[in-house]
Amino acid sequence: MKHVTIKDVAKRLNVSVSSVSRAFNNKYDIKKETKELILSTAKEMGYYPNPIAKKLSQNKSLNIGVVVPEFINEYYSEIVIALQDVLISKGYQVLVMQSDEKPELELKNVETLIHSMTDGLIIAPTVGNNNMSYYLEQHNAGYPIVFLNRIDDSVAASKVIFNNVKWSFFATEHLIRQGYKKIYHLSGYKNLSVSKERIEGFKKAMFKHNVVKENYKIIEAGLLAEEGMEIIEDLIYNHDLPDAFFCVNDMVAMGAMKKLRDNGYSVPDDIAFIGFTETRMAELVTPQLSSVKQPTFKMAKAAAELLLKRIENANEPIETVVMNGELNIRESSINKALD
Amino acid sequence: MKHVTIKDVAKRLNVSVSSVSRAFNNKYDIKKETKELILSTAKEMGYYPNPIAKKLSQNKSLNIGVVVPEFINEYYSEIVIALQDVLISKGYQVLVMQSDEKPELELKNVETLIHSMTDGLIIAPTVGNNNMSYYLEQHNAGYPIVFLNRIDDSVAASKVIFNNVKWSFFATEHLIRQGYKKIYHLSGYKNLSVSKERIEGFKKAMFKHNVVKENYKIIEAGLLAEEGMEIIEDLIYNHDLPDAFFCVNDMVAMGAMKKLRDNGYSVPDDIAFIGFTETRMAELVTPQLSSVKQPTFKMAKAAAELLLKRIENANEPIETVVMNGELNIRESSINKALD
DNA sequence: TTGTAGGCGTTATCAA
DNA sequence: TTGATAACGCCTACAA
Repeated sequence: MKHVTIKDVAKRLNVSVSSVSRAFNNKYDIKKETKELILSTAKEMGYYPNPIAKKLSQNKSLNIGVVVPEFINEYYSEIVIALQDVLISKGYQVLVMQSDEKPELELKNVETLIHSMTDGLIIAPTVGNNNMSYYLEQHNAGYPIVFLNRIDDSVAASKVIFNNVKWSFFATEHLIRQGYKKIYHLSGYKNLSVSKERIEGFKKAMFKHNVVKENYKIIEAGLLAEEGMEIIEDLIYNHDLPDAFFCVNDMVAMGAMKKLRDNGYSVPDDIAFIGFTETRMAELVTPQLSSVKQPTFKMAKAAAELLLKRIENANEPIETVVMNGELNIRESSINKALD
Repeated sequence: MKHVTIKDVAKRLNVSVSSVSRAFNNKYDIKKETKELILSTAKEMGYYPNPIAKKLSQNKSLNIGVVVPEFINEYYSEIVIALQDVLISKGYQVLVMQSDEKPELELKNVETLIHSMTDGLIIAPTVGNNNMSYYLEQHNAGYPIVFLNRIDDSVAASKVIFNNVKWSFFATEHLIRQGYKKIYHLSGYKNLSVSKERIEGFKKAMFKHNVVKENYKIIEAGLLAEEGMEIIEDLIYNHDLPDAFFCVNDMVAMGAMKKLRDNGYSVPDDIAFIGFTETRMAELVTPQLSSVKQPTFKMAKAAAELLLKRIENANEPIETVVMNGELNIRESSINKALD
């Protein structure tokens, strides 16, 4: 597996390495015939420019790093796919690393990618991490970073976020309008910004519609189906079930629904449900789960574009893009008594 | 964002670049105090060895490419996570690219990775691709490649595969033993090797238990929930429903179950189900879905190890690792009439 | 134990 | 339009 190099091609044709380089880089200062000759024999010899060397000599890598907290759930898989889509089309290669929701691993990933001469980074931070100051330090030193999700509004960097407050408000209000009187929110880990925001939206809806304190509750569940199941167990044990649940995500909702079904409750007749960050499974469970759909592709595209802007011009002003979603009402939150 | 280089550190301390290099590479031919001094001031100056340069000068990248057909489904996400786990611990960086089930994109990905001086590749091929000859050409030229799944037994390269025939035989036999008389197999795309193998296992069980032709059927569905749903629609329309379905994967099973439920059928009372390549959702749907669990982590680990062997020694004989799984029986395939 | 110098495969600058 | 040569940042003989 010997790499054919630019020198081999040059020697074979008795031209200089610069000519070969020029031929491959579409420079104008080369005769057409020479170029074609070079290109064809290079191909014949199996020569490909070595990107590593290119990176070194140009001091840029055409690599972009992407760090996500996980990609077991569809959400970040889709984000990564969409990012690749955009960035590949611009000639970049995408290095994906996942942090398994561990802040320390995330930090290591980010360091690895920065020191690998990636031209920039898109980071979707893990829960409760203290790495932000390091990231911002890099950012302020001129290293292009764009953040995605789970990030505080106050961070002075370009970021793409979903309008969690607004859409959890809508989701909750939908439940209220369906006539459900007692509504609980199964929230995510409370140190997570998206959790806080979804809680905020939930509360806003409660206030707007003057729901009294006895008729709503916020319970910290988490992000996994199992965590939804556990909460339901407790609630059943305590005879403390509401008319409807608004859940921080579809997994928690599906876990909770499962546990209720197993205990003889019917959704939505006994208890209604709405999830968040719609998954493909939402349409496959019975009853189908209402949810808030996030514009995954658009968000990724926006992040990619913000990053490319910063790569091209380090002085580009920072920008925050706030995305909106879509409320998909399905069986799980339709109150038949309403008609 | 100026990179601090080895030279800067050397100059600052009035030592040679080689000393700095040695200090960072844990060579023994350097005095302990010098080393410590170098390391500490390097840290203070914010120096990190530039991996690109390292790669170039050592002619190896410590990068390993991973090409998967998709990572929307949990299966490949888990594979990638497990691969990362193993490879990172050995000092490699993992570049993940996904082919979106498109053979042309897969080829492009593989080329990109090979020309990026990755030290080797783990490929989980897409459906129906003609790229195999190119891959084998590279492989035979000495470039380390290990294949994962969806690959013919005849391919002369190291590979890790799941024993689909055996476990689809077991899954099918389980249905027979539960007393189901008429059993249909919803298969994957037929040009896919895993589909063929699962069909083969299904047939074997039928033959062994002398099930007559009228009592079984193989229907090409695909790999998506929607495809499972479509088939069920047809079958309902044609009044051609069996006692039980063995499905090529959980998504098809869940789609099919959904459609049946929507049409008033009960699982497993009217029709039983067993899936394949167990997903987390198997336990969350009602009824819980029986399935065959693949040892994702072990498979990835095996693939990583085969690759590392080949990287260390190009003459390492090729090896095929065949993995076994686990039959997880749940509500969807339990015949209550049996007791 | 340390330093010097050449090389890894490119691109870029300057001359020719 | 071409060629020679110095970078890019590191590693590694080989010499000291």
